[in-house]
This record gives sequence, C-alpha cells and structure tokens, in this order.
Amino acid sequence: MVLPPGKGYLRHITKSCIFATLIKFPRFMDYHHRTIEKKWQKFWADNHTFRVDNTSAKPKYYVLDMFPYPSGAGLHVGHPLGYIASDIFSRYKRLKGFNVLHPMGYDSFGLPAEQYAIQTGQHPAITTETNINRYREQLDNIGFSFDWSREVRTSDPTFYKWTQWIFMQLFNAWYDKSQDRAVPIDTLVLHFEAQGSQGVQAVCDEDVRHFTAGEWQAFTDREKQQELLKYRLAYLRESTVNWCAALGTVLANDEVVNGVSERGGYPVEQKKMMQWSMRITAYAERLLKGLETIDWPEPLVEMQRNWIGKSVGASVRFGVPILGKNPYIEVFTTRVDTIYGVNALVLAPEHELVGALTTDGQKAEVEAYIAQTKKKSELDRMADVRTVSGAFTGSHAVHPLTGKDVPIWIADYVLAGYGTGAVMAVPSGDQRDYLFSTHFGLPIIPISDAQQLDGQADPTKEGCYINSGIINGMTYREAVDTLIAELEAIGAGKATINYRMRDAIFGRQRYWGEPVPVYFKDELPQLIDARELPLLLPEVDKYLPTESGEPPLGRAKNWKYQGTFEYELSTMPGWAGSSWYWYRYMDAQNAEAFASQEAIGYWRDVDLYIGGSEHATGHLLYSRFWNKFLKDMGYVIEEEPFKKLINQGMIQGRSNFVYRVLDEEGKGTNTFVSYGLKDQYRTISLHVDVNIVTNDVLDLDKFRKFRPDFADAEFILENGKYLCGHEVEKMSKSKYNVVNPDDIIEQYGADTLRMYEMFLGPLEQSKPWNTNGIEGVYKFLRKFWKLFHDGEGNFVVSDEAPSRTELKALHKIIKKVEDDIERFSFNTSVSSFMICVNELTDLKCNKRAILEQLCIVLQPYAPHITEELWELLGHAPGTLSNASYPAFNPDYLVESEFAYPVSVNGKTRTNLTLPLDLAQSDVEKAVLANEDVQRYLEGKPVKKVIYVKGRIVNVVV
RNA sequence: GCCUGGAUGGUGGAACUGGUAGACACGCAGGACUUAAAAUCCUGUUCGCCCUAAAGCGAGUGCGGGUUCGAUUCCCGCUCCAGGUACCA
Repeated sequence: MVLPPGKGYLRHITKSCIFATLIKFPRFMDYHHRTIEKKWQKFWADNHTFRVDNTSAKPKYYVLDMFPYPSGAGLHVGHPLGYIASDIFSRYKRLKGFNVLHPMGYDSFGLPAEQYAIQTGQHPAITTETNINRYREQLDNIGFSFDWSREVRTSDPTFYKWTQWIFMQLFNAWYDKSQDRAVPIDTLVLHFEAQGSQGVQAVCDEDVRHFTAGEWQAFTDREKQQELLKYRLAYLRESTVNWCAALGTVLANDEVVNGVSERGGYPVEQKKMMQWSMRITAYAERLLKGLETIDWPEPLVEMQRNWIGKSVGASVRFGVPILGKNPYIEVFTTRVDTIYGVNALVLAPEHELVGALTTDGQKAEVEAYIAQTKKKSELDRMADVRTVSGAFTGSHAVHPLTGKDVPIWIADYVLAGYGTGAVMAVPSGDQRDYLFSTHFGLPIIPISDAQQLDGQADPTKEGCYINSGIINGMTYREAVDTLIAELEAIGAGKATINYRMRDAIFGRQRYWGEPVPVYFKDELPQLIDARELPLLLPEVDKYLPTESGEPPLGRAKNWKYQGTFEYELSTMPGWAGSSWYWYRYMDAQNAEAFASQEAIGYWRDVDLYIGGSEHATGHLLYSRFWNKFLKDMGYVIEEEPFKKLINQGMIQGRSNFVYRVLDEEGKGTNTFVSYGLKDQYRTISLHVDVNIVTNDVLDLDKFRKFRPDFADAEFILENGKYLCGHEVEKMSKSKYNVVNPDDIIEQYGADTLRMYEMFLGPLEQSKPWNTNGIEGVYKFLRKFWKLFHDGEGNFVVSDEAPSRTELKALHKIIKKVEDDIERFSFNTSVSSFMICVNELTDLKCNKRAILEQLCIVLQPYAPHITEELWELLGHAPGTLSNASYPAFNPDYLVESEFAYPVSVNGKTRTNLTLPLDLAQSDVEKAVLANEDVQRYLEGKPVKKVIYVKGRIVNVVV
C-alpha cells in the first residue's frame, strides 16, 4: 500500500484497513520520501560529499546563485526556483567530470533587521542569526549540493574586514585615462611632485586646481590631501539626499513615494550632505564595452546600456560677457549640426549661474518660477510633463559662430543633473524646444531643406543645411566634422561623450552595515591602519540617529580612533558586500587576503550566475565595476566576473477566494457559495488560505477551523464541492497565498518539489505558483521507484541483457537531458523523464543495465531517490554524486523506417511508413500508388512532390 | 512615449534549423479492482459540424495581411499583457 501523502502513517490505518495491512505486510520497500530524504541529507552533510578543492585535474566550473537576504519571513516556494536550477546544473556538471564550485551564503546586512531592532531593541546580529538558521534549515530540506564549508555572511567581521579592505584600495587609487585603468594614488603624488598638475589625465572632480611641481611641494599637507580627494575612486562629495526629518534618516529613492516616506508618510526634503561616493563613471566605457563579451539576457544588457546612457555629441561654449571671470555657458548637444537653429539657451532652474544671469528687471519673475518648480518637484512632477513653463533671465549670450545675441531662459524641462544642466534650444529640430519656443513666441528657424515643420519639430538628418552659415549646402556628416573643427579652432567647443550614469553614493546613515574604515583629522578623511581591520561595528544603545541628527554610530560610547579622532559615522550601502562576495567563496577561510592568488587563479570567474533581473542596474553593475577595479590593481584576473547569466522568473502568488453571501442589508451571512453559483447571490469575496484548497476545491472542515468565525459556516455547493475563485497576486501573508516549501516537502518530498518547480515552465518565465499538478510529478517518482520493485514491493532487478527498445528509451533520455540542461530547458527534461519511465513501465523493464544509467541521468533532478536506489543496486553509498554521465550512443536511435505524414497541398491526409534509405523517385512512386493519396488527388495532375527525408512528403497538385 | 519580452485547449506548458500543432502533466468524464474509500490501472478529452456508431468534413497557435509546396516558427501592420525606463538635450 502507498501511504497517503502528508499524513501520519499510523493515524491513518483505520480499523477496516488494518486487516488488509496485515495481509500485505511487510511492504517496507515502498517509496517513502521522508525517510529516504532525511537519510541522504544527513549522509551528504556527515561525509562532506560536496566539499570541493581548489586544485584538481578536472576542469573547473563555477555555478553561483545570487545570495539571499535572510528575511524574517523565511523562504517561500518562489525563492528556491533559481537555486534548484543551479543545483541541477551543478550536479550535472559534476557528472560530466567538472570540478564544480557551488557555494551559498547570506547578504546579511540590511534594513529589515535594523528596522526590527528599532522597534524591539533586539540587536540586528541576533535577528540575522536566527533568520539565517531558519534559511539554512529550509535550504537543507531541499537537498542542495552546496559546499557549506565556504559559506559567507556579509555581516560577519571576517567577511566585512575585506569589504573594508577593498574600500581602502579604492580610496588609495585614481583613474589614469592615459592608461585607461586605475592606479595607486602614490603615482599621482609622484607626478605632482615632478610635473605638477600638468599632463595629468584623470577622471576626477571638476574643481581640481592647476599647479606646478613647486606649488605642489609648497602646499600644506592638508592642501595636498584636499586635492588628492578630488581624484580618489572612493571620495567625499556633497550630494543631495532624501532627508526625512521625522524619521531622522536618509531614505533610498524607492523608500520615497510621491514625495513622502513610504513608511509613515512623513515629508521628505532634498538635503545636501557630505557623502562617500564611488567614481564608477571612470569605468563607464569599459562597463559598456564589456557587455559585448558576456552571455547575458538581452533585456538585461539593454538595461545596463540605458543606465550607462552613452551619448556622443559636442560641448559648446556660448559667451556671456556679463559673467566676468568665466564668461561663458557650456551646453552639451548631440546635434551640433543644428547650431544655427539656436534661438535661446535654456538652463535648469537649479543651474549655478542663474543668480548671476538674472537682471534686476526679471528678478521677481525668475525667483517666482524657481519657487514654483521647487514646489512642483516635491509633488508628483511626472504628472504634468507636457506643461510648458519657463522664465527669461533678462541676459543674453553670444552665438559662437554668428555672433548674434541669444536670450537665456530657465525652464524645468532642462535637468540639472544631466550634461551641463544647460541646452541650446533648437526648435526646428527638437520637439521640447519647439513646444517651448511656440509657447513663449520665440522664432523658429528651419535649418535643413528636408525639414517639414507642420506644427512640430523635425529632427531629420536628411537633406542639406540652410540658414546655417559655414555648413550651408552640406550633408549631416560633413556638417558635424566641419563644425567640430571650427569650434575647436576658435576655442568654443569640442567633441564630447556624455554619460547618463553618475557616481554612486556609498554611504548610509544607518547602523546595520559595514563601518567605513576612515577617521577624520583636521576635517580630512584618513584611512585607519590596515592592520587594524576589521573595524568592528560598535555597540549602541538605540538604533536611531542621535539628537543632533548624526547617524546611529554617533551613539557609540568612546568610539574614537586611537582614542582621539572621530570615525566616519555613516556605514556602507547594501551593495558593498555583494560587489565582491563571489571571490570570497573561492577561499572563504583565508585570514591573509580576501582570497589567495592561487584560488583566484584556479577559479577565475563565475561560469554561470543565476538570479533575478531586479538586480540589473544595481548589484550587477557595481559588481562589474569593483571587479574591473580589482583587476586593474592586479588582485583578480578576469575583466568580467560573470560569464553567463540567467534570470529566473518571479514566482507570483495564486490566491484563492470564497464568496460570502450577503443579506438584504448587505451584511455578511454565515453562508458561502461556490464559485460557479456566486452570480446568483449578492456576495463579497474573501481570501482563503491556499493551503486548505486543492485544485480549487475547498476543504470544508479545514475552512471551519481556518478562522473562529467560520466555525459554523454553511455552504452552497456545486456538484457536491465548494469551488474557489482564484487570482494571480504577489505572494504575501495578508493574501493567504504563501506556500512554504517545507509543507510541500513534508507532503510530497524534496525530489518532487525540485522536479515540480522545474516542470512549472521555462526557468526565465514568471509564473504563478499553483500546487495543482504536483501529483503528476509525485506519481512519476513512485512509478520510477516501482521499476526497481516487484508487485510485493521487493527490490528486484534483472541482470539480463537489455533489449533494443529498452536501450532506445535509455539513450533517448541520455541525449535529451544533456541537450536540455545545456540550454537550461529544465521543464522539458522532466516531461522526457516521464515519457521514459512510462515506456520502461510498459516494457516491464527492470534490467540493471538500463536502470543504473537512468539513475545517473535523473540524479541532478531527484538526488535523494536516485541515491537510495543506487545503494540498493549495490553501490557504495554516496558514490552516485560522483558517477559519470552515461555516454550517448546514437546507434540505438537509428531507425530504418519512418512513418511519413503525407500531405496533399500542405494538408496532412495520411501516414505512410517507408524505409529511410529509399530514393526520392521510389518514395514518389510509393506515395502516388497509395489509395488514400489517390482519393485526395481527385484525378488532378501532380505538379510536384516535396520529399524531406525523415520528415514529410507533400504532394502538390 | 521609448526599449525589451510575451500571447498556443478548461489549466501549466511542448513543438530545438520552416516540416504530423496540442508532447508531458493537471483537471474533467467514463470504466476496472474494492462492501466502500484511498491507492493503482484502463479509455476518452482543441473546437465546430455530421452520426446510433465507425468514419468523415471544416476551422484552429492574439488580430489583419504577405513570403512559401508547407508558417506557432520568417516578413509587414495592429491589439492586448508583463518588465524596464522616462522631459537624457
């Protein structure tokens, strides 16, 4: 007998079936997933089956999952999807003879634990530890082949020591454009000492000073440090942050919704603060170029490209005599060819020159406008994107080529943060400029004979230029080259590349993160001594900002460097630890380095990385940046860290509903009507726990226990059942649609869960979780188990030589699974396993030669049941994990004949079995001789016979 | 708006290079075994028409066109859905 899933064994032997049980006993050998899975999980852990060495004669393969943040809610059934896929791949690669690194760890710094600490006073380290233990238990239940000896936790001092160490390397480096790489800051100091700032090609702040070697040497130490900070890759910068006074903290952009804090709804203001930043813009071009060398999903590559946002154009200086010291405004344009169509310069309202440019007469108007835009940005500015607004400053600039006066305006359609925060308005070529000009009655000058200006701008590059001075009559390409040359000659502009991406802020006014290994001396940041790493996170009395508005670390008592100097009080952002963690797995215990050169030399990069696409422009960009930096400094080898990347789809929730009948007054009654009959009543829908619903049929007893007020619920059934409605929503507790993998495993086993998650559909596709259908996979495993057992449940395999049909079934699956795994099509493998086992069941095949090989092929998907059967087959326990994937022999699949579908004019009419080695003329003869074919030809003359060997025959009349 | 995916039975999905659309499952219907249930097994299941049945006919992969002997697959135009992005000069 087979035990009913999910229920206690003895509890379910009712009186009436005890007799039957006694007769049929003993049936020990039934598929009993709970004992089997526990047994093998313990065996793998006790024997360190999946521990991997950093040396091997085998080729290396590194399979990485995006590590999780251990949240208090634990894993739901959606989380392991990617882990299961990567585990199947890892196990497969091991069978294929690779030395596979497949580790797991925790991204354990983060906001939720801190939030919990603020509310309860419990130290985030304790919360985190508890959550990690829960995660580990859940992960272990699924039977992953992780090498846990390499586990990392970003919040562990032995880990964040190296995060801090990398920060120090970034602080001690600058980007030399002449070598196109980062180099130690000492080289810059040497340059300054020898030649001053002359000839330095750096990615740096805009306000760097120009000085001679002598001047440099005469600088005070403080001046030197101040200047160097403008070059460092980790540097301090005044940045605008979302400051929420009520919460006393800085919020991330996604914590601000409609101008107020997501939590609590408090007002948020833009505040300037000194912040640590990372000069990621130095790597913009390499980050862009690298995308061509990696095998990532196209949408993700596209997202990174857009994020980096490269645009090629020119910067042009318009002279503004009244400005005095630097008498010009610089604009960036991708269409320098339209420069003769300029009718105005438009600056962002926040542009730093607005004050100086505003004449007395326009002052009131400009100030009113600025006030208006400020208010607007606090509200939802996106809403009225198309409203044209602006104000004239009263000043004029000089067109660099025509010498004519160009009025200077401000308008909020120009963004302060992009380019130079100023544009040259060309209404004939740019729709925004067009709307602006028509609104304010500015002239619109056509600049090309191909332009059609019927109520809108025409950005065409076709035709020849008109009204355009030195480029009149030229085409686009000629015009651009001519203009750039001319602008350069007169010192009014040059070809420029602009990137949308900006330097990343690298500080949070939070507690639960890595302390920045910096202290302040004379208000200048200094690194602590590397030997003092890690700089431990100090204890605080509360996890809130101080009364004076400093971050929580300001509360730490006696927390001073060498007892004197103030430490940096902000901590690192969430992405710090995750920007390099894959290297730590290579050599997780190393106390001397973040990983040894030998380990890095062996593992090099991640061959396969699986994770969600939500990290497209965060983690995946920062990681590539840090990796390139570490490579520049000679610590790592590869330019790109993740060779191939796959996004697993999101698993959404599938909610179930019951329908409560309402009485005449619209009040809820105690009666619930089944889904199909609900339209006959006035009802209100209520979420019901999906765990008490099977195939949309409600378990009435469980429902009565679901909530106390349902205890006496009555039902209007259809066909004797209560059917629930359903809807796809986010998986969340409040919607009662969370499915815990532990429950599934208890009922059906980990092997079933693993296979079912894969069976659900293509890995990359998002889909709702629906437990309907899991029975099919469970049945499959029981059928597979039965192949090895007789009707009495005794393990019986035969040593007889397999038949050709049996060998064909086996080799079909060997080939199919190999092909499927290589292209990450795990769902089709599961189907094929089912087909294979169905075939072998029909053949009553229990031959060792077949079943042994099948165990190996199935092992990556269902590791527990296969290990058990492998042992029963007489192999040493645990050896299945290191078996060799069977070699595919195409001979077993060769067919001598094929049942051709025969179609007439493209419509399939009949099947005809013909030898495969028949010549085309013989095929035609055979087909045309066929009765069915003749019937469809209706005596019409045959024009042509299409014959594709092994595929189809098509008769055209 | 723009970029990127996607749309196939009652449901999840399959069809890999243009070659038998709906594999494999779920669900449903019917049957066998059973006192009964569970489990297991068998049969059927795209839709419509016709029919006692067998068989047959027609339509069919979001919609409309096209290329081709042949299109879920390639091309053009559209609709809807999902994700990303947003006045980026």
